[in-house]
Amino acid sequence: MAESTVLIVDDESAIRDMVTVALEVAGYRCLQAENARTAHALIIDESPDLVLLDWMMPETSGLELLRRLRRDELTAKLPVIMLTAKAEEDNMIQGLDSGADDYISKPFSPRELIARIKSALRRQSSQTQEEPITVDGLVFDPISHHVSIRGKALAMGPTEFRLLGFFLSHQDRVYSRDQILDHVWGGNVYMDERTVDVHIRRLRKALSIDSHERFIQTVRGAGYRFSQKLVAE
Amino acid sequence: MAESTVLIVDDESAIRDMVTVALEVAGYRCLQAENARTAHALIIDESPDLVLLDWMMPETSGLELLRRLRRDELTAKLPVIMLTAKAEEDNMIQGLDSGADDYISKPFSPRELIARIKSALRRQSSQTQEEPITVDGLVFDPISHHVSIRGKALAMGPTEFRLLGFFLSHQDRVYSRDQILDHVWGGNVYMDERTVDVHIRRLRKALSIDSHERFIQTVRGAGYRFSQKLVAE
DNA sequence: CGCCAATGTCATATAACTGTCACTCTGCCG
DNA sequence: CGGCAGAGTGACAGTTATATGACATTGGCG
Repeated sequence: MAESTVLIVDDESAIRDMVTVALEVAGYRCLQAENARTAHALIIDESPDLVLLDWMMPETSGLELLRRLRRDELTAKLPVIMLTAKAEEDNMIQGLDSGADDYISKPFSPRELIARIKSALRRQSSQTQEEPITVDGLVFDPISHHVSIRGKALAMGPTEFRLLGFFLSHQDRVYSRDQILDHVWGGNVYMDERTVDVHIRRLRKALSIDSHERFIQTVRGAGYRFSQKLVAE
Repeated sequence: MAESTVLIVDDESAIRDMVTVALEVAGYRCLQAENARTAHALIIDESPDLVLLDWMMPETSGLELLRRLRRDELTAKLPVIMLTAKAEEDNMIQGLDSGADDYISKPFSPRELIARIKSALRRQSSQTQEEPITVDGLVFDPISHHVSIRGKALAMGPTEFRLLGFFLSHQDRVYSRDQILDHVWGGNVYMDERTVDVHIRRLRKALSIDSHERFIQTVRGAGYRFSQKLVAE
C-alpha cells in the first residue's frame, strides 16, 4: 500500500510538530490542524486514513468533533485515536463511548504511538477495502486485484488501478489534479500535474469497453470526478 | 506440509508465552494476539492454520470473535479451539454451538493441548485439501500426489506441487511474493523473494501442456494470482 | 562414490509501466 | 471570428518489475 496519511489535531503546535516528525520518520504522511474546524475541513478535503485527536481544545472540543465525525456516514468509519493530557478515566470512557478507536495519554512514546496507529490502520483495512465495488457492471475487486466489466476482465497498469480504486471510493466529488496526485501517488511527490491527465486518459481507455469511461468526468478548471450521474448534453 | 501456524489469543501475556513455548517446541509457528481486534487483523494478514481462543477477554469476547469468524466465508472453516478458565459447562456448550472445533479448560497440560491441536488440524486437512481439485481438465490430486491434464500426467518438483496446491485452494486472490513464501515454504524462511519467480516459471512450464499456465497470472507490482478469469488483451 | 533431481541465486533479456513533451482539440470570451 | 487557457492525445525514452537461462549446491540413492 502507498503510505498512509495521518491528521494530527492539537492546539499546541509543539506537540503537532513533535508527532509529525515521529510519524514521518515512520513513513507516514502528516497533516496538521490546530482546531476542530480546520480538522473537519481537512478530513473532507484530504480524507486522511487516521486522525489523532487531542481531547482538550479551545472552541469545539475533540469529543465534539469525534461525535460529529461519527454522525456523518462518510466519516463514520474513519479511525480516530484520542490523545489526553492525563490518564483521565472519565475522558477515556467517554471517548471510547463516542466511537474513538483507541486512546493514548500524554506523555506517550513515539514507539507506542506508532504501534497503536499501525494496529488501528490494520483493523481498518481488514474491515473495509476488502469488498468488491460494483458500478453498472463494472466490478473492482481489491482482493483479486481484478477489474472487469460484465465479466470481461480488463487490463490496466498499477497506477490506473489505484486511480480507479480512489475514484470508486470517492464518488460524486471533484478532485483537483493536485489532490489526486496526493491520494493516488502518495504525498511528497514532485510531479507535473498534467501527468494526471495522461493517467486519466489511460484509465478511460481501459474502461472504454462498454463506454464505462463516461463515469470519469472532466470538470473544466477544477479537476475530475467519478460519478454515475451523467451530465446531460 | 510445512509447519502449521497457530494463533494464540489471550489477554494474559503469561499464558500466551507459555503456550507459545510449548507449541514452538512441538514444531509449530506461533502468532500472538491479546485482544479480538488484533486477532482478527492477524487472521486476515497471516491466515494461521488454527486459532487458540481464550473465552474471557476484555472488549470483544472470544465468543464474539468466533461468531464473527464463522460468519465470514473466508474464515468460516478455520479451526478454532476455545480455552476457558474453568470447565464451565455453559460456556462449553455455547462455544461448541457457535462453531468452535474443540475446547480445553485451563489448566491444561501442553501434551493435551498439542494432541488436540494435531487432531483439529488433521480433521481440517482431511476435510479440505484431501479431495482432488479440478480446473478445466487439470486435475490436482493431493492423495496420490499426482497432477494431470486431460489424463496426461505432469512432472514437477515438490515445491511446484505445493505451490500449485496453494494456488488451487486460494484462487482469485493476489498474493505477494512474501505471502507465497510464507504459505508455500513455511514461515521463518529467509529467502530471496525473486526465488518465487523462478518457481512460478517452473510451475508454468510444467503446466504448459495445454496452455494451462494461463491461469497463473502475474499482477505487476503486487504478486501472482491463480484465476480462471482471463484478461483480454 | 558418482549420478540425478531439485533448489536457490545470479546476470541478463524482456516486457510493462511511467512521466513528459509537443501538438491538437475545445470551450469560453471579448 | 480570433485569441486563450485548459484538456485530450500519441509518441518516446528512462525506469522498474518480471521472465528466463545458466550454474553451483545439496541430499537422496543405487
